[in-house]
Amino acid sequence: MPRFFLTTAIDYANGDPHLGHALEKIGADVIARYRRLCGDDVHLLIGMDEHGQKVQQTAAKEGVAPQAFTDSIAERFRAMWAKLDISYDQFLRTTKAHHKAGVQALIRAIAERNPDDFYERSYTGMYCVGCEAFKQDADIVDGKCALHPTRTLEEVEERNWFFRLSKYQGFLQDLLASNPSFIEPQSRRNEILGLLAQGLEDISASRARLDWAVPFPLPLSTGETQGTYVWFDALPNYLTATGYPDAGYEARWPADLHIIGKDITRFHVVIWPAMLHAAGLPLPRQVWAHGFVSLGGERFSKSAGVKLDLGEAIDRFGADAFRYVLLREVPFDGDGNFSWERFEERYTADLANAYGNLASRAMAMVEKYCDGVVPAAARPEAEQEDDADLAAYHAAMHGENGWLLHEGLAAVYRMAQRANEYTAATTPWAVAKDPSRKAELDQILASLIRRVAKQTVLYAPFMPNKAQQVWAQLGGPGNVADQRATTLDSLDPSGWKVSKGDILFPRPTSEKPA
RNA sequence: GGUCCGGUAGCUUAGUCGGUCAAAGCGCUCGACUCAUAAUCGAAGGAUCGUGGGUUCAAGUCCCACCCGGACCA
Repeated sequence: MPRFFLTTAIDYANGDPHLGHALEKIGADVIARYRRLCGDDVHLLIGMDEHGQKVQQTAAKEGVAPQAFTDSIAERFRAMWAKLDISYDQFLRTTKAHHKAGVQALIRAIAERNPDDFYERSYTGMYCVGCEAFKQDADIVDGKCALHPTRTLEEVEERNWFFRLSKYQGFLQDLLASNPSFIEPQSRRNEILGLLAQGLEDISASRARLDWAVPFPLPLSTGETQGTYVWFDALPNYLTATGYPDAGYEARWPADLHIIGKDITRFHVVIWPAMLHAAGLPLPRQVWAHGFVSLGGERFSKSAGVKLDLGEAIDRFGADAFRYVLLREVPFDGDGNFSWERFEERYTADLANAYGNLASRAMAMVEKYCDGVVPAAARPEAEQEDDADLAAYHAAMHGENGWLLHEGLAAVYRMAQRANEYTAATTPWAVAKDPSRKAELDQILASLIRRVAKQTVLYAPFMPNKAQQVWAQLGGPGNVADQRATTLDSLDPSGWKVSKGDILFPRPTSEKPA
C-alpha cells in the first residue's frame, strides 16, 4: 500500500484558529481523504508552534504559565479541527519532550556532519526594551522605537549561533533546477529563484532572552545557553513527528507533501532543505504553497482582528457545506475571497439545486416507478461524457499539475449539471407512463443513480458526512469512505434499495447574517 | 524603496507561440417542463479586455509609463 505523508504548517499558539487556518487544514484533509479513497496509507500531520517570546508574553499577560497557556490554545485548535472533521492522524506540539529532543538531535547532527555550519557571531543593534527586540532603521523614528517613543533605545551587543545558510545557495539552486515541482505553484518557485539569485545570508539559529524555547544544544563560548530560534524549532516538527531521531523514523520520512501558506514559502524551500541536507537527511518531495482568503474583500490579518467567528460560520450550514464552499471559492493555488452573499449563491447553485436536487429527483423516481429498487441495466452511451470530467477530477486531486482542489469540485459540478440535462432530455416521468418502454426507463434510472453515486464518492473527501448520508439513502454498500475512487467505472447500483430521506441541502432562508 | 504576480461581462474566472479572442459558470430576464429542494431544461441580454502612449497589415495577447490590489525582499 503506497504511503502518503502530508503535513500542514504548525500554527502559532498565540490566538484562536481563524478562517486562514481553516482553509489550509480543510485543503490538507481533502487531499488526505482523497488519497485514502485511492487506497493509500495516509498520514496527516497537524500541529502547534508553542514557543517564542510572544507566547510567553501573552501567557504572562493572562497570568498563567506558558505551558498552561498553550495547553488551552492547543485544545481550542483541536476542538476546531474536530468541528471541521479534519481527519488528522497526528497532532504535534513543539513543547512536547520528544520534539524538543528531536530538534536538539537535528542540530547536533548538523554540527557533527558539518562542524563549520554553526558559528558564533556577535551583533550590535538598537534594542527596544518595550518590544524586547532589536529594531531596524525603518522602525526607528527620531532615535526612538516607533512603538515605544517614551523609551530610549539601548545599543546592545548580542552573541548568537548562526547557521551558514549561504553555503547552501548552490545546492538549493540545483535542487530547484533539477526538481522543478519541488515548490509549487510556479509563482512561488519564481519567487524563490529570485531570492536565490540575490544571494543568501546566514541566519541566526539561537537567540538571547529567549527563555520559552528549546535550549540550543551547543553552549556559546561564553558558557551561556540560548534558546533555539523559531525556524530551527518549528520546521523540524515534520521530522520529529516521525519519531526522529529514534530508530524507525525512516518508515515515514521523508514527507511527501508540505502544505503551507505562501507567506512562509522561503522558510520551507530555503532554510528547511538546507538544514536537512546539512544533517544528511532526505528532503521532502514537495512543498505546496496555498494562497490566502480575504473576508468580504478585505485582507485577513491577525492585527485587523478576526471578523468571522469560525465556529458560528460552520454552524450556519454545517461543516460539510462550509468545507465545500470554501474550497470551491478559493482556488487552492491562489487567493480568494469569502463572503456570505457568495457563500449562499454557491451553496444554493451547486449543492441545493444541482447535486442535492439531482439526488432527490433520482431517488424519488426510483421509489415511485421501481418500488425503490434500482433496476439492472447497461450503462447508456450518454454517460461516457462524464469520463473526461472524472479524469479531470483525478488529475486535479492527485497533484499531477498542482493541488487544484477547486478544479476537482468544478469537475463534479459539471457531472451533476450533465445528469440534470440527461434527465430533462430523457424525460423518465413520461417514459414511465408507457409500460412498453420499461427497459428504457430502467436504463435511465439506473444511470441516474449510478451518476449520483459516483458524484457522491467524488464529493466524499470534501463533504464526508453529507456524502455518507447520500450513500446511505442510495442504499450503497458499506460506507462511502470504503469505496475506491479508482474503480468508479465499474460501479453498479442495481439492486440497491433506495430510501429518500430528509432534504440533503435545504435552501438557505432569506434571513441575512449580521 | 527594490523584485515579482495580478487588474477581461454584476460576481468568479478561461483566454497557448499576437490574426473567429472576446469565452465559461453563477446572478439577472424570457420561454418550456413537472420526476425533484418554487428545483430542472432551453434561450436572450450583458465587457471601450485597469489608464495613456507605442510597435505591427493585425494586440486582452508584445514594449514603455502610470494607477490599483497582492506577495516577497529591504
